[in-house]
Amino acid sequence: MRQVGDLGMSVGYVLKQAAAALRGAMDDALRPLELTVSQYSCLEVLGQRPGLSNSELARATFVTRQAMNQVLRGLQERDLLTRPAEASHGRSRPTELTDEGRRVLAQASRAVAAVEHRMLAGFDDDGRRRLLTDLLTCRDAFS
Amino acid sequence: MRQVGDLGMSVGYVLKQAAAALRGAMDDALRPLELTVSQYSCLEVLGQRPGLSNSELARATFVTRQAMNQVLRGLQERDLLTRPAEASHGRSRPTELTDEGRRVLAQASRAVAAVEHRMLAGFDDDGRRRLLTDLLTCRDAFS
DNA sequence: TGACGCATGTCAACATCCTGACACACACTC
DNA sequence: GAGTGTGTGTCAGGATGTTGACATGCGTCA
Repeated sequence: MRQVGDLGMSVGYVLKQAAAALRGAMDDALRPLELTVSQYSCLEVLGQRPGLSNSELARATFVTRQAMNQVLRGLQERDLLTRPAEASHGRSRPTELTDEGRRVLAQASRAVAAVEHRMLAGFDDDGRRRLLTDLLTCRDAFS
Repeated sequence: MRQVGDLGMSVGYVLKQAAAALRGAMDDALRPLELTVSQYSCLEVLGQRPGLSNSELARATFVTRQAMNQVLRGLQERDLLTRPAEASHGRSRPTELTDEGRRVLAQASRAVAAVEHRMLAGFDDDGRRRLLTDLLTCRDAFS
């Protein structure tokens, strides 16, 4: 393959389209909760791995630590998470969800699960597992 | 499934990661040509479907027509494409690649094809077809 | 003919994310 | 102890994308 052929047959192009469609649907699902996709991603990671610092959260969600810093401020402003005023060791300040944060996360997680469920409605269990491993293969091809 | 479970097992999460990794690799591949991914997408679509208007290009690449307008200006500034100064019918102005535009597109298309090839190195022909149809299924689940 | 809907191009304000830069805290080495 | 390297948090500027708004051109229909 010397050039990109028919765009409709390009895996990369369709991958981008699928991701864009998913992101749009997530935006719609999260709008009633006043959450952006970035904010939701932050909450979800934090729910599963409490105590992560700003930089660690940034790496987990594929953004820079500057961008994650902005997200954390917004969420802290709304009392969805807490950070100690000063670090106990080094400069990193471990972040924790508040009770309100866990409540909002539970709602958001349900909304996002519904979106994902809709996206995967055309697959059986084997198909979903296959798609997941295929996507992991694609992702890991670049590292 | 009531909530998003383990993020590492979430198809949506991994889809986002794969798309982000692809975009990063495309950025790297296109940087020597002084092209952004948005600009490349515009050129590629235009190469396959000459004469598309600003709004049509925007829809094809999943951005707003305002954003595409900016992209077109940049590309027109570099004489990679041409637009008639005024519309012959309605307000839409059909866009065409210049010879230089076709030349740059050919280079960019080769670079992007190499990236896609790297992403799909772990798949055989059947696997690629399967992944493509799976991604189309995901994309079309939202329309 | 005139009113209305609809698509298009464009301007402005705003949000988000990035790159570049700097200061601080710790670990390691000489 | 001083120098160096790495990781972290934060500020500033710029690039890119979005929503909101407006004017223009065309088609439809009463």
